[in-house]
Formats: sequence, structure tokens, C-alpha cells
Amino acid sequence: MEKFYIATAIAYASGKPHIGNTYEIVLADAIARFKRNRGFDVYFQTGTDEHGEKIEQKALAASQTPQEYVDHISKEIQKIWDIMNTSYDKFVRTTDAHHKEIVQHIFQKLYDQGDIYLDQYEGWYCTPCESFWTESQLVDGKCPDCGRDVSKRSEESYFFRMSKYQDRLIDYIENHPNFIQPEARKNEMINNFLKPGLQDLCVSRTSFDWGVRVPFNDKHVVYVWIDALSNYITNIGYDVDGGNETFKKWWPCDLHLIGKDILRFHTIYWPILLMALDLPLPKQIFGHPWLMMNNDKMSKSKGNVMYADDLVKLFGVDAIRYYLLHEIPFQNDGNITYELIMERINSDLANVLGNLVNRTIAMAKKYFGSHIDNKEVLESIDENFLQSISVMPKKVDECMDKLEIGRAIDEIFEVLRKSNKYIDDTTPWAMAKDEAMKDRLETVLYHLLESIRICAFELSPFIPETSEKIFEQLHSNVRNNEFNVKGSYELGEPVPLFLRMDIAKKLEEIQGNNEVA
RNA sequence: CGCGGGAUAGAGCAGUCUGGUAGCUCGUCGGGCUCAUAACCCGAAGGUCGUUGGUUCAAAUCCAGCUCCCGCAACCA
Repeated sequence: MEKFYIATAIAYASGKPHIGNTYEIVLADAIARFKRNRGFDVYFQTGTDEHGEKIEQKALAASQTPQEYVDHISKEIQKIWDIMNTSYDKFVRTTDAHHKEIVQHIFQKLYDQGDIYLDQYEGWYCTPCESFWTESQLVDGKCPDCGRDVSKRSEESYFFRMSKYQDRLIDYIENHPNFIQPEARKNEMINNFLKPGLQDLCVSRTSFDWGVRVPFNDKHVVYVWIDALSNYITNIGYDVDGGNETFKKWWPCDLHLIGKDILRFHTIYWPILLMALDLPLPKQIFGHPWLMMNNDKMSKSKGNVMYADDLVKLFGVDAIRYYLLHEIPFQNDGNITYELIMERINSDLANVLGNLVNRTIAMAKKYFGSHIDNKEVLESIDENFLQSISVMPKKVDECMDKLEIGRAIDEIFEVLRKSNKYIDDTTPWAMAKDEAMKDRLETVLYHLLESIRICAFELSPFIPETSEKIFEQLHSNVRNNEFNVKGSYELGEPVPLFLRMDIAKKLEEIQGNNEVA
């Protein structure tokens, strides 16, 4: 069985993730479930990044130890991943003892082989904020956080020799056109960083304590990159001796799914770190876009933040998954509003999908009780319909290979729409009045049930709970995407899958609640 | 002249490589049907394809200029 290792970035455990941060785990879950459906042996990893100055400060502000703080946040993040019904195989934490130990081994190895050296880090320092800024981050030469003056300051740091590997990386990227996706991102990385020449990367800090200790110099903690990025290997059995069988089975990662904001770390620093460890590079890195709320960047200070758990309470988990997976473009930032979510629920999930399942099962039960066989009384009109069902999974594959999830969903809905049309074209209610048409009617209903079953299977990576409900109503356990000529159905009860929403009314409700809150 | 992406009906997108009646989903309007969740099916309205110029028998599509939007610009997960 072919293996597929997919990993999301680990979420920074500094606060509760909003729906934009939650988008990534849902995307990854859809891909992981899809690969499982297609017979791959899947390993799906996610987790939290729990070190760093910001967490240290937040913990202090909350009168907690950093460990207490991240224990709490990490649990909260995992809870949200669970609310979104994501099927990760492992939730990793950078504060795990084992991870920290391997990070130290890696740091030591890189130091021993001369890839890491001690030097001075120079930057603009804001004393009140206790933070370093780069020249370009400064706003009118002042601290971008507090607007006060900054001064040039240096700090002893360990550096990673990036330049040593940059030509190898450029070669690799150019010889592996699918390595960085979407393609436009590849140009950004090559033109902005690789071509001008890489600066060495600062990989340790002395200005805070909450991190993995540098093994040979306890004034320093490992700065984020080596600690966070290496989670992808430390948690599957890597060690500097080459790693165990599990590691050899899963590495290299097939897909790193990350936000576009951290693409640089995953497409430059991470591959170079792997080269230094003499490990193969991941097969693909996809930098996904962001979610905008009302076309504005989500941020707490703007007060336009949506949270996954609230949205799920309002609309249900599959409605939110559907929205995220279907509506967010593959390369550009997407938009989310309550109104848009409800429009999708009504038009796609309730009208097209829910109503189709409901009317089909209702008719079948009304005309035949619950038992439906394929009587194989075919007419020419069936040809197109059956054809579109049989080619759909292949089209879904093509879209998913390019990670165009929204389009894959469109292909399935195309068949659902055709199923609705097939009902109108064949007019089962008219046939039901004619005893001579009985077998033809049963055949038509059988075709529809098979279409629904196959669509439910193909939809299961995206809206798994709904897919399950459909299988229950069909009373079927045949989970594949092949039309079964010799099958039969013993139907369950038709229960509406999605109820239509009164958008204006619901909006008022939501606004009322927000004001109270 | 930092690098890159984009501008197509009220909204979101496809079409641009390989020029030749401008397409999809939603929304709106009209009709049909009645199995179903006022759902479903059919039809219509709605676009000088950002702008100016060029090439061509013919340009959303090729070329050049301009305008506007967005991403990235290195140690901020």
C-alpha cells in the first residue's frame, strides 16, 4: 500500500485560533481523508508550537508558568481541531520531552559538523518592548509596536550557515516544479531570497528562557526554527543516527500544508536543515491563502474575528467545512461572512444535496416500500446520466492531485445537479400511475440511489458527518465509487440533511447574541 | 524602474498557453412540475472582458504603455 504523510504547520500556542487558523487543519483533513478513500496508507500529523518569548510573556501576564499556559492552550487548540471533525493521527507538542531531546541532538550534530557557529546578532532593539526588529519592519524608523525610538544592539547568537546549501536548494527547486505550490510562491522565494543570496539564520537566543536549551551552552535556547520545523521528523522516529523503521517508512513527507505567511521557513530553511542532516526533502509544500472576514484581515484588535466553535454551534460542522473547502480559492485569499455561509447552506447543501436525497428516498418508499432492485429497464436518457456518474471520480482525482479542492467538490455537485434533472426528465410520479411502467420506475430510482451513494462516498472527505447520515438513510455499507449493477437497497427513513435558513432572521439573531456578548 | 500575482454580468470564479459566436455557480425576473426542504426543472434579463494604442480578415486571448488592487521583500510562529 502506498504511503502518504501529510502534516500541517504546528499552531503557535499563544492564544485561541480563529477560523482562519482553523482553515489549515480542515484542508489537511480533507486531503488525508481523500487519500484514505483512495487506498493510501495515510499518516496525518498536526500539533502545537509551544516555545518562545511571546508565550513566556503571555504566561507571565496570566500569572502562570509557561508550561501551564501552553498545556491549557494546546488542549484548547486540540479541542477545536476535534470540533472540526479532523482525523489527524497524531497531535504533537514541542514541549514533549522526546521532541526536545532530539532537537538537542540535531543542534549538536549541526554544530559538530560546522554548520552552526557562534556570532553576534545585530538588529534594531526596542528596550520597552524587549524586541528586535529588522530595518524593513521599522515604521518611520520607530518600533512598529509602540512607536518609540529603537537603538542598534547586538546579542550573542548561534547562526546556521545557510549560504553553504543555497545553490543545492535552487537546483532542487528548479528540478522539482511541484515542490512549491502554488507556483507563484516559488517565484517569490527564488527572487526575493535565494537569488540575492541567503543570510545565515539566527538559531538561538539568550534574551528569553522558554525553549529547548542549547546542549553545549546553557545561556542559549534554540530559537524557533530548528525547534518547530523539526517536529515533522522528531515525532516519527528520527534521531541523528538515521532514525528507526517508522521514520524510514514515513519520511519524506508527501505534503506540508502551511499558511502562506510561513512559506519561507518551509521552502528554504526547512529543506536546508534537511540537507544538512542528509535527509531527503519533502515532496511538496503548499502555501494556502488566508481567510478574510468581510474582505478585511481578521484580527482581534479589529474585532472581526470568527471562531470555529462558535460557527459550528450556529451552522453545524459540515456546513463550515463545506464553506471553507468549497468557497476559498486555491491561490487567493478568500472571504467569509455569516451571510455567505448561509447562502451556501441553502443553495448547495439544502437545495441540491439535501433535497435530492430526501425526495429520492421519499419517492422510493412511497412507490415500493423500502426495497429497491435494479430492474435494468434502460432508456436512452439513462446513458448520459450514468456516464456522468462513472467519470466523476476520475475528475475528482485530477482536481485533488492539484489540490483544487473546491473544484473537486464542484465535480461531485455536478452529478447531484444532474440527478435532480434526471428526476424531472423521467417524471417518476407520472410513471407511478402506470402499472406497466413499474419496472422502469424502479430502475430509475435505483439509478438515483446509486448516484447518491457514490456522491456520498466522494463527499466523505469534505463533509464526513453528512456522508455518514446519507449512508444511514440509504441503509448501505457499500463504500466505493463504482456503480453497482447487481445491487439492491433496503432503505431507511428519509430525514432532511440540512434545513434551509432564513438568512435575514438568523443574521438578526447572531447580531443580538454578539451585542449581549 | 525591487520581485511576483491579478483586474471578465449584482457576487464568486472559468476561459488567456494553442486568437474565430463570452461560459459556470449563486442572486434577480418569467414559466413548468408537484416526488421533495416555497425545494426541483426550463427560459430570460444582465458584461464596450481595467484603460490607451499596436499586430491581425478577426483580440478577453498576442505585443507595448498606463491606472488600480493584492502577495513577498529575511529572522515577526
